[in-house]
Amino acid sequence: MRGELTAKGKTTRSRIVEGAAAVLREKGVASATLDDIMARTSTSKSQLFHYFPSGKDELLVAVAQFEADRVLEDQQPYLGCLDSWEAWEQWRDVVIKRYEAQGDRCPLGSLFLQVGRSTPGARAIVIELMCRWQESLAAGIRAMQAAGRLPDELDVDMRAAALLAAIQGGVSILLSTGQSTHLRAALDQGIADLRRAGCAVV
Amino acid sequence: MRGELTAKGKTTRSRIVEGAAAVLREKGVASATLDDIMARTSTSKSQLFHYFPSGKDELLVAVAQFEADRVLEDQQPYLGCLDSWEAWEQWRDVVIKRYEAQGDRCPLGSLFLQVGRSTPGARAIVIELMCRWQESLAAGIRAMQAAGRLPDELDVDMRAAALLAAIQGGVSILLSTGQSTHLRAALDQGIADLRRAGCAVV
DNA sequence: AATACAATGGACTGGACGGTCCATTTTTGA
DNA sequence: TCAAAAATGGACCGTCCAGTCCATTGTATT
Repeated sequence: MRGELTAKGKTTRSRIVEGAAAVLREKGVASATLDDIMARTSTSKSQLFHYFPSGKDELLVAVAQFEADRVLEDQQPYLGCLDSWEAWEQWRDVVIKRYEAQGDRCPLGSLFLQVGRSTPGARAIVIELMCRWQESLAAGIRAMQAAGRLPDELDVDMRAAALLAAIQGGVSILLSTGQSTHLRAALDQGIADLRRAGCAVV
Repeated sequence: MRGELTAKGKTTRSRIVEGAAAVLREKGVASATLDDIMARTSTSKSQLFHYFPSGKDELLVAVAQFEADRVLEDQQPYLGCLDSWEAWEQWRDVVIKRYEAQGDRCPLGSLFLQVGRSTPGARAIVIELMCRWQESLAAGIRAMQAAGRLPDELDVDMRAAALLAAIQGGVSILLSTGQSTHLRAALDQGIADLRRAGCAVV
């Protein structure tokens, strides 16, 4: 199956994944049906099962991977060069903008509650996303250390982990309440605490 | 309907809610059926619709309220008396313990992705929970101010919001990856930053 | 005791939806 | 050019499951 995809086949497959992602964002995972996806992507049911032989769950996992890849891409190029406090602020703005635009739709979150424990590979997608995200933040902190703006004895990984958690929490509160105040607080306070760690004598 | 519940009726109703909560925790919202709940609570389908006339969603909302009430209860009495750094540490331990025990089951999170936007009252439950939680944290910070352990010029609400976001994020990462390291980092770093805010000259 | 109403039991239904199957068309590669 | 394999179309099926309906049992109140 996997190596034998024609060029035409590949485009159809990705059309399905992208269309499915759109449908899931609009209708939510729970209420999106294969028929919705067929309608959106102009495909037939046999095509769906041709490209995703083990059915809906396999398609959902593919969509999850697709969405996961977008999360970090959307934060570039800012996330990739956190080497000055101005860069950190710009990145902050992009994150807030992205998630405020997304509103109360969480493609990844809902996907994993649906597919989550049933499909083994699903969790791996989230774990990899979190690792890459945290590593980017850690790289930013190290860049600030290298620039002499942060002390070397900082526990970089722990700070990155805490910051990532704060962002995730801000997003999840945004998802469930519709308000971005917590995301803003998390980012502003997180960056402020990071800066403060530079001068504190503790 | 609502005032006309016999004593017997009330006990049956709460038996349904509690049993349904247990079923949802075990099987997940997506795959839990009314038949599962009937089996667990030794009730018939007519009883379910007798006590929750508008059907499954109404029952799910009731379960959500039930679970939401438990969230803060489980953190007591520690959350209620954050008046020393030792108290903060004890509260930290309880939160970690609770969520590590809960593992990757999130009764509330999944409930809202299921019922969320369809039911109007659902979101209100989460919002109220978040408000009460944040207010408890804010009260703790103010208590520390009153005790002279934190400066008065602290932005209490923002700190409480950021801390709440960090916790939520730690929990949601725990849910999706199965690891509690981020929750621990969020709490430890959050409390440490709070303490540091006491001596920083910024 | 009688009546009214709440509580319970359980059969039945209607539709939604994932998945299967086979026929047909298109592309590939020798 | 011509088979072999991939891509597509779409009818069909089986099951699951929320919700309905009516009959029966229990329980207050007068």
